Amino acid sequence: MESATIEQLGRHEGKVVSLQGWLYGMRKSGKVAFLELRDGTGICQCVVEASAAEAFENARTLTQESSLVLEGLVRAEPRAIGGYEISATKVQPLQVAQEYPISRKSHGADFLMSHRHLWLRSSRPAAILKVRHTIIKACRDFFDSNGFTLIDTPILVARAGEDAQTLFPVDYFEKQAFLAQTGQLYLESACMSLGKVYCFGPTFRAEKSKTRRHLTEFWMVEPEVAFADLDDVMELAEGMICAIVDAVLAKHQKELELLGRDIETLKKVCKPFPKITYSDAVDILKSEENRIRMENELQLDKERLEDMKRQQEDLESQLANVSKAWKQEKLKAGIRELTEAIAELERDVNNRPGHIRLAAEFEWGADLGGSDETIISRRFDKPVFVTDYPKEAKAFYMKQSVDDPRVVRNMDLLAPEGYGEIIGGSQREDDLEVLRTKMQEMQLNEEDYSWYLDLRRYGSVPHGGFGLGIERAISWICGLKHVRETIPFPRTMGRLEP
RNA sequence: UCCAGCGUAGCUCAAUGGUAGAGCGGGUGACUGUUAAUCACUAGGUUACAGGUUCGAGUCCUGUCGCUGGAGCCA
Repeated sequence: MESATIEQLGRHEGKVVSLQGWLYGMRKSGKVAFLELRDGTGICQCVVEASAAEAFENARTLTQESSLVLEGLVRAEPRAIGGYEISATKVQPLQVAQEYPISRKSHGADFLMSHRHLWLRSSRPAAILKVRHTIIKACRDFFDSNGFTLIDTPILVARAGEDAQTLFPVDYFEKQAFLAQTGQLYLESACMSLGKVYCFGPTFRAEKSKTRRHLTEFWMVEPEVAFADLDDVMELAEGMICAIVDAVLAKHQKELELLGRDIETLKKVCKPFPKITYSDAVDILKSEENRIRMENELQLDKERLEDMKRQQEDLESQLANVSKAWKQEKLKAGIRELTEAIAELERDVNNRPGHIRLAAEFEWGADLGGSDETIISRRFDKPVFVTDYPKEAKAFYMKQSVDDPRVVRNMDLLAPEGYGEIIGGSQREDDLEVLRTKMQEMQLNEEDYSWYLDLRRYGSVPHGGFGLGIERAISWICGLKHVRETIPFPRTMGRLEP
């Protein structure tokens, strides 16, 4: 007998196969039971008729998420999901599950996160994790096929790479160590050996922020290239993002559909991405044209809000016409959902005048805030590069611009649809004296970075790179509201388990 | 860290300061084509915790804890 997977069921049409998996759901009547079997590749309906006495008796004992092996004939059946079903002749339980906590109804975020180890079995998380895998693989394939060497950078480090306030301290024998925030300084060193390198690993930031964009443990891919300027770095970033989006579109239409992702906006992601400087961005923010545009958008959203409220009233009036209790409950749940969406839009609409004012009053020199990024990114339908930020707003290792000493040669890539920054990168300062001066200005201890400064003493070359936050990229590509869904076991300020 | 909201059955939610309830899930039974099947019956509660106000508190007040959303900061 052949064993089959649900994904490949069509190949076995007309044959008797064995399948192993978990019971996703079951409907049974006196003489027939419909088992929905889940095997990690898909879900398929298996019919057990009372004429197959032993199989039928076994099926009746099964509970949600029980593990089992079954055998039966594969046949085409338009009424079944996937187009095929199995007429089971043998049903063998492996373990009959205890009462499973996650029902096929709605649950709250906290409950689901507390049951993340089980929640992973549901179709939505499973779809996201498949897309995550493809995105990670696309990153690796992109670099591997472009002459990059993978360099694993340390996770235990002695010092901050970015901001000292967001380090996780670790007891390292008698010393204090920290969990790495970036592999960049090490990559700079490796790229002086191998030319083009990248690292891919977890990074840790002890930021006390509870938002839909933050994790304390997240994964980052960071390339670093010797003999590269900022334009080269941006071209690389552009190529990588396109490769990722193409890979997901090619492999995961089904998953994106399940997640309710609007695929059309993803299809627009292609080279070249628009590029503006920080100063351009400031001009946009302060322009009269932007103010008018934003007020028009605000007006449209206000109208949308009214529409949603009318829709809500509609639903409420429908309640009276629904007799089935559970259908009423379902309708009520829909109303609650709408109420939540209305509240969210209302908050947004209320915040907007503040954002418009912030933008109009923006002063050159400050870092772009979240609302500013949203304003900029909403003017484009694909990711946009913002370059050349004021040096005070950025890290010490970024190269000072020759044309304008007030700015550094850095770039942020802002994802469209309000997802904000997904990439941060720069050309690095390759001049020893300029770098030392900069470190003094920022009150960094030179001795702590002596090995890093060595790179500027022994054959320094122009070089640069960037970091892509994997979870933010997944969140954008899948159209998710919260990054916590993009990683199997999220670590946030308030969650260390499971 | 700050601001706001919430905490009631396994889950999602109801309940003018006045007898704690529904749907789903669980259990038992009926039913041969179901798609969150349907129908009947049934079990299930220290209303987060600690105080207080009141004849009476799930509801009001104070504190603690937890969660959610937002702000700041960031990938």
